[in-house]
Amino acid sequence: MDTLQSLIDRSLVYQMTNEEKLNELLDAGSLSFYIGFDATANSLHLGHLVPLMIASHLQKAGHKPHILIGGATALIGDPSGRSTERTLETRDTINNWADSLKSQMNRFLDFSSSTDNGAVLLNNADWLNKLNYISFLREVGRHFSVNRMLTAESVKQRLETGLSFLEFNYMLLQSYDFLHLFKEHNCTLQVGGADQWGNIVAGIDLIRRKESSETYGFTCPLVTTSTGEKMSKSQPGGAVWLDPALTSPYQYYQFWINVDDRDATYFMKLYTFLSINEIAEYEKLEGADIRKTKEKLAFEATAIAHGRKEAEKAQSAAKSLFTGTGTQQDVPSTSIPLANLDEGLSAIDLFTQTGLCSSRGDARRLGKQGGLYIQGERVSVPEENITETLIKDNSLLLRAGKKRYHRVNFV
RNA sequence: GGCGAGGUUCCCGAGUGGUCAAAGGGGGCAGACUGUAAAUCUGUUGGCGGAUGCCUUCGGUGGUUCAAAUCCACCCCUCGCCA
Repeated sequence: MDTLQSLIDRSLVYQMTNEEKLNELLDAGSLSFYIGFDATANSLHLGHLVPLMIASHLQKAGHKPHILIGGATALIGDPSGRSTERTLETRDTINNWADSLKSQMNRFLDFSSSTDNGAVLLNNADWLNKLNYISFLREVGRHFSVNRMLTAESVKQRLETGLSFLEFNYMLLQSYDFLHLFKEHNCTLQVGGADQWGNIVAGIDLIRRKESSETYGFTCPLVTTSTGEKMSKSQPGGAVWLDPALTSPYQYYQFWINVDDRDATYFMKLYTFLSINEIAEYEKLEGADIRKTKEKLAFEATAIAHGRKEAEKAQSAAKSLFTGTGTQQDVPSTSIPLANLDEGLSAIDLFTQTGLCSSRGDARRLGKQGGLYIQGERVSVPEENITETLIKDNSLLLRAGKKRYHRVNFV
């Protein structure tokens, strides 16, 4: 067993309360735990992955996940780990977002109600929106010491740049969430990112005071790449989302295969379900062989987020482009009527229409720098119209820069 | 409420009437080198156009001027000190 140790082995644990007791509880039987996600966009992204993986691991160990979408707290904005106040969104927007997030989590968690530990999705708007200010202050507010709140790391940082009362309240609301989930769903464990530590501990305190019960918490590390970058949605090449409409499975696969050598096995632990023993084998690889690690990492991570079939397609596309084996069938493509060719279609047109370049100026610039390729040949005059003789099997393979490919199918 | 400082292109940050699409750094992108890696060097980094050119941008709205990121008025926001 040793559920907790296996999480620690995967570098998924940063801080925890009462390690001994927690360890015991996690091996003792099914417990209910919760993880909160603030709805701040209509898709999850890279930064949400670690908490989701933890939830998944815990569910596999028999525990019952309660996924809390912060429909109400998103209206406030958590000051932890950010330097500026969050923009306020309307309730409708946030409700829509919450729906989208739910569908994406299906890949990571089993939400079926047929099993005892099926995941449950909750929206804190359901109880927070009903709160009455005066009674909230009397019941919850009195248990919080401002003096103590001021010493919380997350608050201290914001004291430098400014913190509105709106945001300062966040800790109370999150604590109240925990209390609510403890009472209504018997949640005794809260998991969150390292920046949530203060909020988690505050919730534990509140439950101790109001319910005289012991609850637990642990945080996962804030993942950074070996170059010190945060694993957030913004990454080289653009934001990495879980929504296939925003980041295609192919792009998602490419993201993982392009990670730094030094991060490959580390990410395997965090973002795949491969066993520690298997990962240990990959850790032995050196030099160019590390590509094998990344290939496995990319495949597994894509399979988790988008399903095995999509992962296979992404892998096959990548192989055809970068190793010349297999077919190019699964390379991302766009269809363009053959008739458009007669009207004149330049490389600039093609690269902008396929989205490889963001604007005509961008395409022109890339062309000047020698970064435009059609059918493997560098385009020397980007403004020149494409001739039909270049087309093979009704398609053209475009490449922007070193590794961004797109196929054009003429129909 | 009073006083002071400030809001600049993805980020930080210079710019205080034309030479400003706006220094410098970071980041991004591209080229060379490689292993779809790292490091390094070089170039590039608002939109449209083949181009002299045109359009949009310096918190917001008006105004002064041949000409404004730069001057004036009012407003909004942030920070600091005081109350």
